[in-house]
Amino acid sequence: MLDILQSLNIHLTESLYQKDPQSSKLGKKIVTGSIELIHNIGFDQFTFRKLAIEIESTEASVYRYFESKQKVLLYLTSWYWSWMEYRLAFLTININSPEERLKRAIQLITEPTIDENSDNVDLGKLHQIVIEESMKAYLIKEVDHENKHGAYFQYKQFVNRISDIILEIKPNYNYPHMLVSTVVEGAHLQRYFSQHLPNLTDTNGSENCIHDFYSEIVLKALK
Amino acid sequence: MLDILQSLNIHLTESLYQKDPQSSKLGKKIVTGSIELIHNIGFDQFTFRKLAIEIESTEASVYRYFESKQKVLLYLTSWYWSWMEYRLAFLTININSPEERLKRAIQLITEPTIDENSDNVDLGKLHQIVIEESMKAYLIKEVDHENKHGAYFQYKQFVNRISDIILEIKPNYNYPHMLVSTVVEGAHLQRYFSQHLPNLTDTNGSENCIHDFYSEIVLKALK
Amino acid sequence: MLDILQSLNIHLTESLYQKDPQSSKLGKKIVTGSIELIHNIGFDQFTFRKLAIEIESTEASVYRYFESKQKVLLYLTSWYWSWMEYRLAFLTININSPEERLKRAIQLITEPTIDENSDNVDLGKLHQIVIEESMKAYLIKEVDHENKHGAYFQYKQFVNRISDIILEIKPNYNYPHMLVSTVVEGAHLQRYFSQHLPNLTDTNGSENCIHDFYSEIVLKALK
Amino acid sequence: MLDILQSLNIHLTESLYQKDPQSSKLGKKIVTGSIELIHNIGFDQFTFRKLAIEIESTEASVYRYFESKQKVLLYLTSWYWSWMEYRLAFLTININSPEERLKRAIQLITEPTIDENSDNVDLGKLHQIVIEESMKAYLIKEVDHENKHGAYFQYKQFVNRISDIILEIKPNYNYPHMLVSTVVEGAHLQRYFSQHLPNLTDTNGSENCIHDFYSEIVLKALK
DNA sequence: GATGAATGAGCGTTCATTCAT
DNA sequence: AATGAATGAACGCTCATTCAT
Repeated sequence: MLDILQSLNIHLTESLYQKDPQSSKLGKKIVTGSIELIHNIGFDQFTFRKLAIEIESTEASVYRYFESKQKVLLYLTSWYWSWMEYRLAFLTININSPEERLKRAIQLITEPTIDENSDNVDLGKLHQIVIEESMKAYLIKEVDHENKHGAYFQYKQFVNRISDIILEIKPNYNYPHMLVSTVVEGAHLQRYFSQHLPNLTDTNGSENCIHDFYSEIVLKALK
Repeated sequence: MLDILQSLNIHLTESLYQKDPQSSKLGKKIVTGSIELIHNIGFDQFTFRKLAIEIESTEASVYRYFESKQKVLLYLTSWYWSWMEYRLAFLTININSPEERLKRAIQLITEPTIDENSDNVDLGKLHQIVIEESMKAYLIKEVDHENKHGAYFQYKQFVNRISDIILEIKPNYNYPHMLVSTVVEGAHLQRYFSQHLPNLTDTNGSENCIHDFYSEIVLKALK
Repeated sequence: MLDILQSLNIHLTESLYQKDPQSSKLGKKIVTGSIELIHNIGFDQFTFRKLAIEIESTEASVYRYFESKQKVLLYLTSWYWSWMEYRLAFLTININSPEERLKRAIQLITEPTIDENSDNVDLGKLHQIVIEESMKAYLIKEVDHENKHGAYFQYKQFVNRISDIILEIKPNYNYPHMLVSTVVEGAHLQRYFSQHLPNLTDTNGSENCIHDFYSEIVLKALK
Repeated sequence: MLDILQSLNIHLTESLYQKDPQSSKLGKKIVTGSIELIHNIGFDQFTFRKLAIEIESTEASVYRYFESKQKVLLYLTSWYWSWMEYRLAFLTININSPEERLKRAIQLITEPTIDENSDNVDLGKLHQIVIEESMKAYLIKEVDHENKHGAYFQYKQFVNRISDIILEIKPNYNYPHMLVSTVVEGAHLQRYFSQHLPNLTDTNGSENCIHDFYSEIVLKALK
């Protein structure tokens, strides 16, 4: 599985980087170091200087790979959604029932923690970054420009895949994308709230109910 | 209505500011100038230097009122939720039916644009800021510290008020806060997606369906 | 004794202050607060803002009394030397032998710690300030200007008084002032070195030998 | 001689700088520019901004070499003492008589002006800086921290060298370090007093007597 | 006389970025 | 291709100081 995942990276839009970070040892260190550092200090405090120190290289070298820290975040989130799409494909292959496929998709979206590593990428930390920081990848003034260059392609495709399952179940449903993006972003936020602003949730520390809550929402929406 | 709104500001936690911006002409200019500037250039580009130029004052003067730009954002969002809570109270007073009250609450949350002014505060722009930037007020490493000092009190209270209505309708419902916060944050995101990442929505430019979508979600959840 | 000391303050040159700090309650708080604060954080970190907070007043109020933090230091050191001069007079009055008077003077200069209070002024802390910071009162580019306005009068007078005793003992001695100022500044420095840079001293923590060392220097110089 | 001096710089503790100023042209300009500027406006008025303008570079570049202006002062004084130690070694080599060696050492310490240049460093100005500002390098709250990191090593070693000569002459003398540091600091102060506060000296403008005064002190102390 | 409000100026620092090697 | 050196620009912050009350 991991071997295939690595090949996924190749598909990330070239506009996300100056030089493919998968193409060299240093590039890979930039990616793993970024995940480590953003996870530790947050995207706001993250800078190329700190990254250069972390990976024992220089700022100039990082610039060879990424034009800005924004692009790094876009790269990481795109990588995440690429990998999620693969996992979805893997989980739904050869399953005929769209209901079952949707169920597995929701399971995937709302699963509490990821405990895998791929190509030295700590996926648990990447998941956490997506939860805490991924919105900052599109809540920016340059969103339209980035979008035009395909920066959010992977995310939109992931949402699309599940929307398609929904339309299989209920072809005349009007809001398949809204339903999926609501569940995806909601699941991230609820997990974050559960940890930091529990008054906005009803998890009582048990994050399993996030899955139950969104499962129910989706099922009732399609009834 | 506006007179009462102004008195609402007094209730914002003192931890949000160094000196109450409502207490002086300069303080008010800082607030209105911040709204104007954040709306124009985005919170990421917003700095006290630019704000000082905008309002024809100095950074040092701004620091008298706010410790950091983060606190300004917290102040603005708290002000927004305070004002939303008041509007909610106003809209639901003397309405017996909890269903009707909930309906109006959802209407309030999902209404497309706000076209009012209060005390020189351009509420349309503030609404836009809440949509585009408010998540950056809590998706920060200092979230727990800020929360401990009451920075998110107004937001949590607004969510609570509506959760209470939900519990009136369906007392044994397990996820009232999650439902409300999902709708609130979802409504913001869908509006943003509708404008910038339409593939993640099904609005086709018509933002009315955001209301329809979340109405249906809530109604079905409480059936 | 203390009553008389308070009257000494009156003699401090008016050029040291804008308004006599002894003339009001606030003025006295500024003096005692400055001693407290400089002792705690050092003269370099000392600012009128911090002082104003310490004494629960405002910067503008402090400016009524002192033109700058430099002047505060000059005031405190002048006050110190004024008080030392008084103590010297007190200790040598009615003593005929100039040798005995000199002995007592050296004792006074080299005594390890001062454990008295006068008019709420913590003299131990003031002594420490003189040791650690008083050189910064004259090692400045404005030294000549300050000197012209009498800022160092008290210090010079104290040195003079002892020089006079020396000349009584050995009228043809060529370097009475150099001897005294060497002992005074040396005693301060050695005390400081003893606490922070012991390799520059031979005190082994016991500061009594500072007295022995300088006593011997002086006695041999006058032989 | 100068060639050897340049190699001395290498021995300055790395904790004094971020990047060795001897290692590049810019680094050397920072050192010479600092001497020029501190000499002109004093250490208190000296800032990295003014230095950057002086040497036609930028603050950011200066920061590559020195963490703070304090460190620059520590660097300059350490350089000075390193160079003084070398001169001492040079002056006393092959001299058997410790009395003669001591005599030369005192000559070195109390000599009126230095009129040499080494590696574009104006040693006369550096000497003046040491006289006027070097105490500010250790009369700081961070003295213990700096000392722990070896900031005063060169000074202490210079004092030590001469203390050793003293002990050769009078092995049971109790205060060799105190005697040396008193003479060193005293010589600086008396020179300063002679120029700015003559009432504290007996030089009448002729600074030669500083040497005579301290010579006598030392000779009598060791009798 | 004392204070609260406001400001001009400048400092220390960091960042993003470029250039030469 | 990767790095080391250097820089322009701006940020966050604090200080000393003034003015109006």
